[in-house]
Amino acid sequence: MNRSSESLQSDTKLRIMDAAERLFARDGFHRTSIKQLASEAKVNLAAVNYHFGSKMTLIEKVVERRWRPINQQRMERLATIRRNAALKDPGPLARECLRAFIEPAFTSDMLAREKSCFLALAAHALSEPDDTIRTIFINQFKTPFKFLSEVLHDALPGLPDDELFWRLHFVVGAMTHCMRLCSAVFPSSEISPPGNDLGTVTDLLLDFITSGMCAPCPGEENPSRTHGGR
Amino acid sequence: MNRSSESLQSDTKLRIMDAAERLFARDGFHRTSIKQLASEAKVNLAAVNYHFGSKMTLIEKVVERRWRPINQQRMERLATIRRNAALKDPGPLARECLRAFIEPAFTSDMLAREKSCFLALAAHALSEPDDTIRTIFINQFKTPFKFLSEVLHDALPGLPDDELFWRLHFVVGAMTHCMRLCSAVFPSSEISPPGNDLGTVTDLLLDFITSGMCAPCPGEENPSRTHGGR
DNA sequence: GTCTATAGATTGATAGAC
DNA sequence: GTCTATCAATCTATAGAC
Repeated sequence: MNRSSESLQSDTKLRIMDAAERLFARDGFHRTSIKQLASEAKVNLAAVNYHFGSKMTLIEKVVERRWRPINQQRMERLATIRRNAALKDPGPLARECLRAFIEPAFTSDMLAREKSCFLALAAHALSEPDDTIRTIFINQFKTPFKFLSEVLHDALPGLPDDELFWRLHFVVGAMTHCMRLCSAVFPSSEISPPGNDLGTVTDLLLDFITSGMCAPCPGEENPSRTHGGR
Repeated sequence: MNRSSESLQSDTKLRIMDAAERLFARDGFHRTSIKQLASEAKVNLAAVNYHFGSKMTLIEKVVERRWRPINQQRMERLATIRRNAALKDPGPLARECLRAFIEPAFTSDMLAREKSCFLALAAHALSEPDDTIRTIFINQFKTPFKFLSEVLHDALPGLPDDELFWRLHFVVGAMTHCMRLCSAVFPSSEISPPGNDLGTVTDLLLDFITSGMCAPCPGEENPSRTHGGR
């Protein structure tokens, strides 16, 4: 009766996923043992393998749980932008696209240490040497990234494809490092000093990558793009 | 007689360091075992601990060997730029500073799989969850980074300190991710297709981060900085 | 300095009682 | 579904012969 939104997940399964997310974010995937994980989640050692089959499957489920709503928001916001794109100038339009991609991931929910710490976890996963783990992560990242690439391709018509490719990856790099830093600088969901909270940093990141994205190209004399447009 | 430039290092010690660099770059630090490492270097298992004492010391030595000449070049080039700074406009000056910081690390030597693969190793180390390893790495990175920060502070007088702080970290993020990507895209020292070699990518990276670094600030109406200036 | 052998700890995963 | 007990593999590091 009224199990509310925890839906069908058993309590142990949820506790395992929460603990996993916390420990993976703090220590990385390989340095977190199942023993440690079971202890943190206050479940039996064998429960982890009973519910998830293997450590790798657990990693996959933990990542998927957070990616799904973030990516859904990204796709919706990008689709809206594309529908209304005709009226806009290139610079402000690019900024809107990038904001639609970044903001859904940079919420205080993704930082709260007792809750998710997904920012730290995502940052680790993207630079994980282990192909298996990195691939799990990137596969979930792919669709909205490709969509962003398409919308930006239309928004910045003067930009050659290979330059767009590399610049998008510079965006990913700046964003990822910012995730790592944010999870270290804003360790919990406490209220931060004004002018140094997550929203402000997101704006600074957007200033930076919008300007980088709209930078003039080598062979271009008078770029139609203008950056800024906050 | 005439051992040339290998100087005082014994042959085994060198072979261990070379193999370590290669394997650390490919698989990360924790997933590379000493056994695997000794086999790759064609030395006895016990030789690693005999020559380096512990795995952590080996990591430190491997990293230090590559950082030292890179950082020396960075410091020299930045010092030269600062001496001649008075005559320059902000935009081109910022680009020169960033180039002085980035170029010494992005050479084909740092990519050659049979030789160093330092780009991949550096990218792993900077996002390593293990504090001990990350600290080893960052400590060597600190001095030239601080110097860059000072020179850029003078070059971009309108930019508030905390914005400079975050933008510099976006630069590090973009650079790091670019290192990761370059070591995957240009796997060996073979000649790359024209327009897609390391030098071109470095230029694209410079376009991006220079523009990001010189982006207008929120409260600023007419920024004195101009980007570009290649 | 180089080797073999091994200690001592920890890992992911499973078997089988309840 | 939950527990205890344990397997087989792996790891770093060291002891001691040569």
